[in-house]
Amino acid sequence: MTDQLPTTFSPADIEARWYQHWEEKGLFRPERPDAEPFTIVNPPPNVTGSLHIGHALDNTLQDIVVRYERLRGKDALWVVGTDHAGIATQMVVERQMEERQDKRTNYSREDFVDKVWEWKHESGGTITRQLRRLGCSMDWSREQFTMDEHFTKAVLKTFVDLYNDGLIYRDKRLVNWDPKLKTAISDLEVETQDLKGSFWHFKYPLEDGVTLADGRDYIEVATTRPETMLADMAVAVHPTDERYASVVGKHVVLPITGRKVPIVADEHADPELGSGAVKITPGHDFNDFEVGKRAGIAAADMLNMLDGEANVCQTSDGLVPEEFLGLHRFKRAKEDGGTPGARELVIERLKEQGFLIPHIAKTKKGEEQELDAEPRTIATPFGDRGGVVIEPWLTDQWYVDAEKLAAKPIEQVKSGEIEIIPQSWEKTFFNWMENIQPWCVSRQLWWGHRIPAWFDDQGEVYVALSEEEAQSKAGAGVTLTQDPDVLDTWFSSALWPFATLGWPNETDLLEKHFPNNLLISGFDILFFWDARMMMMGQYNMGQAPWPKLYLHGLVRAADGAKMSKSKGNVVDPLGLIDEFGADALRFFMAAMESQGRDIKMDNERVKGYRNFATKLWNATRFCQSNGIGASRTLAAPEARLAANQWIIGEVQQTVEALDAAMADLRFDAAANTIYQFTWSRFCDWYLELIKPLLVKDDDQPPAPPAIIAETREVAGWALDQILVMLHPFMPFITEELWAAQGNLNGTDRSTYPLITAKWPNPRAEVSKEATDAIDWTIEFTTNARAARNELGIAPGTKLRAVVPDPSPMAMKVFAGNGAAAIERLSKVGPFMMIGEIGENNVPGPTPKPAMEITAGDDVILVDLAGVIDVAEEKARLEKAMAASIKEAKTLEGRLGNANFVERAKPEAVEKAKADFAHHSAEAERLTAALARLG
RNA sequence: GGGCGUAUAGCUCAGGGGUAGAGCACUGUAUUGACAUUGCAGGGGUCCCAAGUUCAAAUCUUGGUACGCCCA
Repeated sequence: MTDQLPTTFSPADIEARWYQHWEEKGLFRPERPDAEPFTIVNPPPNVTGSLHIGHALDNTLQDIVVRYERLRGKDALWVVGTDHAGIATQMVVERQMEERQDKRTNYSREDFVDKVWEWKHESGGTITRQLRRLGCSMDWSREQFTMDEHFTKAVLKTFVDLYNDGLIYRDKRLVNWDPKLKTAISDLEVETQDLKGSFWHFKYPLEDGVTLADGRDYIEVATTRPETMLADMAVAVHPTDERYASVVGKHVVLPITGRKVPIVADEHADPELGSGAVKITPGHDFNDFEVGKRAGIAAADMLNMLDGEANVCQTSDGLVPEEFLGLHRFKRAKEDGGTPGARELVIERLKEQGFLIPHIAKTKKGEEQELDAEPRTIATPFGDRGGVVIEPWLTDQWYVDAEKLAAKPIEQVKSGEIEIIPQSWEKTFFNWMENIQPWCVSRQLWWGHRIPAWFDDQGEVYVALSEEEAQSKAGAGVTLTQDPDVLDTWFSSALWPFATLGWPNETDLLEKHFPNNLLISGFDILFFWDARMMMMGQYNMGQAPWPKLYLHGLVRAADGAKMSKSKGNVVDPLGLIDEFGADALRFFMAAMESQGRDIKMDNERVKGYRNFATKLWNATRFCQSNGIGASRTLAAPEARLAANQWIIGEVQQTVEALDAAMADLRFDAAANTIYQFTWSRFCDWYLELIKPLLVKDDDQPPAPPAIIAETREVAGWALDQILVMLHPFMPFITEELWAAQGNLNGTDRSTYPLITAKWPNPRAEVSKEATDAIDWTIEFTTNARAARNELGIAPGTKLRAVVPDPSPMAMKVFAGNGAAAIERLSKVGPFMMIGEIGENNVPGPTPKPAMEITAGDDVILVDLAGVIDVAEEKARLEKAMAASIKEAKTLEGRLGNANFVERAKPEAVEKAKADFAHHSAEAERLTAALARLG
């Protein structure tokens, strides 16, 4: 801790020091056994991850809330930990192996998993270090990991319970298969992209001499995936389609494979699309799977023509010609050294055999042109991790009956038991939850929670918490093999709000901190995580995991584009912290976070908040050099001086506004409130108002010692209130200044650090007279400065003034210590108060030429003799007069409207009348002033 | 195809039935005195368009346009 503040604020010099101090002293979670709990859980970042700008936003918002609640005295707990992130982590370790010409399959499963653990211990701490740099006040003493022993216990119990309740089941159906990662993934992990593709038309010859009504001996089908015809099992037409009515129930013989397949009637076939007939590949298309089932084909009998890497393999009926086996599903020859993919070869063979119907297109010149296929935009599914096209693939997987689990959360959001902020997300939430599909939770990976299911030789499954238990279910002597698959990462993170607190054990922590109070997350994980926590919270705990869900947007690049590594427009939050300080970055995030909108990155704005920190630093230095140190009371000190009373009142209003903003989770409003107060009120006015009392000025008599003492006390108190209120947003600089203020006047703050200080509670009575006096002073000063600027009067020129008919307010301002402040701020003075001066002490004549400055009800005449050309002052007055006349006319028109006077709210009419009176009087006054100038 | 969001100053954004605000940028000006990472002052807006409701619409309603996102 420094004795004297350095002249410039350097964030890097204080951040690490304070963070370490807080963490070492256990200040992120001081013991408060009797305090009201406040709990949030951090969305566990991937253990492989590093801090990106979205984390910075998400965690800043959470830290603001947690620090705020901690300052308000609550037993604030911010649960932190990391997610094992099955696919991502396994990919990272495999990639490193590849760099060493090594691969996963060179190891046994156990050895590979050991290697991942090793990697986790060595490199898994990056993101947690980075969260510390951001200043996040999480409870690191209880850092969690989704594969910790106790967490794993929670995962297994949940699986087994869901299974026993019939909410998890094994099913053979099409899944989204990632041929690169060779695992199933859930619907949510599939991202659809529009790609340019083609639409091919084929002839499928009719069997047994059957023809269509128009005599054709074939059915035309169209497809965007010609290669799948190798596993076609039917052709579907719409039941009401007259063109095909005669052939429903008949067969076609497929080209290439020679497979004989039925023509079925099914509503899936769209008569408007293409020929109205569609080829059906139940094993490789989600719609066709349903058509196939309706046509009576059991899942187990559906033909599969692709292996796990999506290369062609033999179908169970053995009809795929040799030359296709092993081919890539759709890679093109020129991309692969001359080997055609299955798609290309299918087209080639169909064309050779006359089964391809060319597409007739017109060239730009209007000439007809024959193409193999019709160009088309195709919505293509990609795996979000592997980045390759997803293949619908027929496998056995574990599914969670999400529809049943979703029922209660839907109700809870509808009833308001769970509030989603901003509310506009509710519709999206309902739309997804009400149409939710079974959740595929098994993954063909090695890293993750192994599924607690064992199979015997007959394929019978035993789900149990342990192998022993499974064995006892199966009976002694039965050989059991555990399911090799692991669970979807999101299955375990869905348990985060309670498994991190000890569940399934009944711990005190769980008792006290579940349900949590709030969840803050990006909207991008609303379905992945938030919704699933609701389901699992309800299932395991019988209630919602939190009553409030706050969803924030994305941080976008400066041009509004989504940040992505591939675009190279990613902004590194650590770089911003290095450049501007963590406090500035945090304040930026808060100030930009308005509900329901994404944040565009703006380095200039971050810089602006760095400047704000510097401003506060320098204001504190000013206080220190004038003997203003730490306050010793939470309540506002007794104050007599108007400026002191005024700032106390301003603090009070600021706390109220801040509390209101925080209650509504309006981070932008909260940040702006404290920003404006600190800079525009405290620095720009209050410190300037009290300067004459503190700084020696030969022209002014020194202020009474009692007033000086009071001022020091109030100023120190007000600064402390700023530090407390600003602390959630800018924890580092505020803690540094808090300590420095304590050091200055020997207030021991080592046992009362800012992070666990008390939230302001001024409870002060402020006289309206005092605040009015300061408002008067500010108004006069502002008007005088504007007039001086407009007339081009040199800033240093001091101007004598006369107040011909001072109001009681003016009398009060000048009778107190206001005169010195006004003279200093406006460079106007000394003032002659004519009303105050007796007959025998008449000052000189009213100054001429004079400029008229108003404040409240007063008109002050400022002597311009020898200072300025009269014409310029006339121009100024004329401009002001024109403005007043315009305003008055508008108001006069409104007041002349009978409808307005009769129907408008009385307050509106009153206000219009008052404004009209004011502006007409002003216009009159200015007319008179112009006349006086001649 | 369905849903959602956004449109306000040059830029990034608040606000909101009674003629508009912030930060940055811009212009003028000030430098021994907390701070030039500063002070003071100033210019700058048909609040996307149209219709409706209303005494009054930038604000509410409806329709449109543009951009963005999500789902199918």
